[in-house]
Amino acid sequence: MTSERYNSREAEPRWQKFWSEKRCFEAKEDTSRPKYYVLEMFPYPSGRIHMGHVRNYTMGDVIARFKRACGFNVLHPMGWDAFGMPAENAAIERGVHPKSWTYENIAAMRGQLKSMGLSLDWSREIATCDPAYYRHEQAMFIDFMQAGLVERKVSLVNWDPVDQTVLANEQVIDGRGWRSGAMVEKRELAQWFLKITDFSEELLEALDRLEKWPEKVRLMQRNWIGRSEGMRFSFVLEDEKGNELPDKLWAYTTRHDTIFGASFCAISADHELAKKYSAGDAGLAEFRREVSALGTSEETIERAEKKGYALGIYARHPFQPKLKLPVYAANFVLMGYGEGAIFGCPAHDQRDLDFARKYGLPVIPVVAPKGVDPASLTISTEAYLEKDGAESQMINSEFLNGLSVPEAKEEVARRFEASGMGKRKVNFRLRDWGVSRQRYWGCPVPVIHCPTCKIVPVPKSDLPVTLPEDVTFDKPGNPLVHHPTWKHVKCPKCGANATRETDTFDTFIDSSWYYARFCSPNADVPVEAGAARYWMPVDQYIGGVEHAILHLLYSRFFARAMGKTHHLDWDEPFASLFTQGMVVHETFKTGSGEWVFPVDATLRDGKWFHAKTGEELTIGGIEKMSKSKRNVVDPESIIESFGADTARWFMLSDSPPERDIEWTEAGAEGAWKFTQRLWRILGDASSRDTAPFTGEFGPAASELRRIAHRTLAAVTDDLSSLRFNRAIARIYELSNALSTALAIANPSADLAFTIREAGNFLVLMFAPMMPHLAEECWALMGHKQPVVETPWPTPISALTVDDEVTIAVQVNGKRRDEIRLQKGTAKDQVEAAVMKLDGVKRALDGKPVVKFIVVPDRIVNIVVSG
RNA sequence: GCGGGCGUGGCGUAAUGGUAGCCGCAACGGACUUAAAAUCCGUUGGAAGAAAUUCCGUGCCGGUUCGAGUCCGGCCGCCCGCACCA
Repeated sequence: MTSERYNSREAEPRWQKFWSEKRCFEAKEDTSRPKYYVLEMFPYPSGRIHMGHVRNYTMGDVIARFKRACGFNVLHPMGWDAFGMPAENAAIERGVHPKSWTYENIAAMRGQLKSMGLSLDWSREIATCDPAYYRHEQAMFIDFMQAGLVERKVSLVNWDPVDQTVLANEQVIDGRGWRSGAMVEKRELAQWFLKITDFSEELLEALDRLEKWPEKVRLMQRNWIGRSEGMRFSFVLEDEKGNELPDKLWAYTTRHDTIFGASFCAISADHELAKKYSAGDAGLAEFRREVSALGTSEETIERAEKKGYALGIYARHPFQPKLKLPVYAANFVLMGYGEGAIFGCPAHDQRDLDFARKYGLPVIPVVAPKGVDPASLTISTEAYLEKDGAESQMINSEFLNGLSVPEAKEEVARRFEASGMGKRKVNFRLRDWGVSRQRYWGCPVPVIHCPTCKIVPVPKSDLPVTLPEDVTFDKPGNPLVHHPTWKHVKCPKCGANATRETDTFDTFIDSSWYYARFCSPNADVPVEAGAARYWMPVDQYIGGVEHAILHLLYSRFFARAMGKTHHLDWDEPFASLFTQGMVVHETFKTGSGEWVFPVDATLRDGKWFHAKTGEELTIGGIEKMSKSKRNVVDPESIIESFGADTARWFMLSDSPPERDIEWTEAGAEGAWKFTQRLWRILGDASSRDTAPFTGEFGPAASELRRIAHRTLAAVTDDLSSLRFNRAIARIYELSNALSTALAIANPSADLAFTIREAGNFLVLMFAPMMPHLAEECWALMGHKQPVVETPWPTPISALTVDDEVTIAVQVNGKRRDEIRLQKGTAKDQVEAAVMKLDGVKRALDGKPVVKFIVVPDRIVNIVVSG
């Protein structure tokens, strides 16, 4: 019997030391055992861990510990996504060097992660900013170049004319640079691209085989890749007087069936024709400037009010040569998709309709539901978008009239191809991956620009190209450009004076192959083939849903690119994916609108007050924890006051893992109380007789045994399918049952045995979630071997099934009674038994039975008339 | 704007198309205590009824089905992503 409280502050570090000294979590290849690779998305070393990390890494740790107990050889590594902008911002704002800032953060966060008691193999730790890591990235990039997977082309960036720097989309706020406040301009820059579009079709098709990925992620990726079947065709252009112009206008459409509904053409403001005509048209030049101020983010472009500028040129309708469609430069046409030019069909596209109404262009309906009088179809402010093209027919469309949408598409395609004006084309929304960044804190692009040899890859023997450390951030722009010596080199080919590429890689490259590096973190090749063959793929990958598209798609691409260059023999890196929800918290605000940290808010008589000023606070929404809203709770302080196990338990209980979880004081306290309760219950259980019992179990013991074995079966199932919240509810149930049994005075031998058995199960079941408490309880119960080395128990199947079932009885779909019957009772016997029930008789009230539905061992539904 | 998701008691939630609300929090009542904390036991979706029991109830409207929280269509609200944040 234990009366003291469980002291997490003393016990947790002790067990962490124990695991570490015994090297419990260091993974070694062992072909005699099945492997299991569990990985959580590695963190950016921002300085301190946040609750989102706690949730993510706790889930991964539960899986790792569970699989380990189930006999798998588990790989569970950790590393740092260590390049990126925040380090440079710290350098600019606080004068710290990005490297020292990053490594200090890593040290701090490593300590915090260790205090969580995660079963990580720290011997495999990697940091992407380490030349030992990024040298392989550079080598692979050179191989990618040779394999034709790299391209250099011009693309548009957000340019801050004051800071003389490229801005990320998130640094553009209402069209202005976040630091300078200057109006942002779009600028063309030669950049490096990885040809992910070479794999569009394959990346799309392979999604069907990712059965253990959430359907929503696969759908999002499908839509992102955006395969469409359409036509690329050209318009003949003419001026106002009808003279044919030398240029042709190429357009892409998936709705060539609506060609007779065309009333204008629109080209992107960045289209070659728009550039050409703006030379002689000040209004157009001004319009292009205006559009350029919107920046490069698709969201702002698509949200902006539809605007256009008439170029004063016309496109001849391909089938009605006398019909002239005015050509506009428009802010809603994206240069990156199709040809950067469209024909507008206002009746059947909302954006086109908005545009047509604004500029007084004709709206001609050309598709109508079958059997509807075309004259009755009028378009006012909403375009008609038919749901099923086969159920619609063409109108006002000359030779297409009466055809369905698919038939019309076919006919137009045939005519275009016959005349040579156009061709069917499969198009993808997916664009090539621009990987150039004009920043310091990233992996240098291993390329040299030579005046005569042009682009020359750095010879592999000269790798890594390391970042110079003596850089300053006092000037705007990229420190690599300003560095006095770094970029000046001899051309490796001809020996002439040349310059290094000063761009660094997008940090998404770093995170596109780290999962493979963990297989052999110290190898002198990117990935050691034998190690990868054993460990790959990642069996369970866990991270935030915000990475559903970019990071996961880039990783899938990178694995293929590495395959093509013989670095990896595995196309799909993540066999199973789980996207966890966010951690949210209430927000507090003062009267003057300042956000208040939860630690500074105190509750009195149902109202919240500022702990220091006493001012009453208003409660805002429950939102994602963020520094700006100050609704953050520091995991370190929670671990200090309640212990890591409590924090871990809270993160897993209540909310399903894929959904957002709200951090509340009360919830944390509840989790803490439960750790203490388990400590008491198991202390009590440990004092019971240990003698094995072989006779007949009495009613109390039988009941507890059934619950214990059934809970074990359910928890095993729930943990296997990542339903942590359900597993926890079951564990509560078992602890309640155990607690009830412990209250029985002078228990008989059968009950004493059962209490110990249930207690053992209980400890082993919560061990993946609260590993320190589990070890402590396990030792208390007299076990010599630690929990980490104890296999997962197996329930006795005879105890997990019932031979009787409760069957609900419905009359006309409403529950009227229930009945206990032997499992597998025959249908006619069920019918007979059910008809005798009082509740059924009352509900039937003598009405004739129309139908008798029996779902074996589940439910009965009697359908009566009247 | 486009793409994706979510919506169930006072709250977090549970429910292979089959008895809606397991488990937890909070609240209330009780035990223990000089007292409080802690702990333990009990009650708790709404309405009617003394009770048995009945009716209503899963954001809103409609559909499929013997049967819908679950499937389908339309709306409303909230959240996430949109290619240089990580």
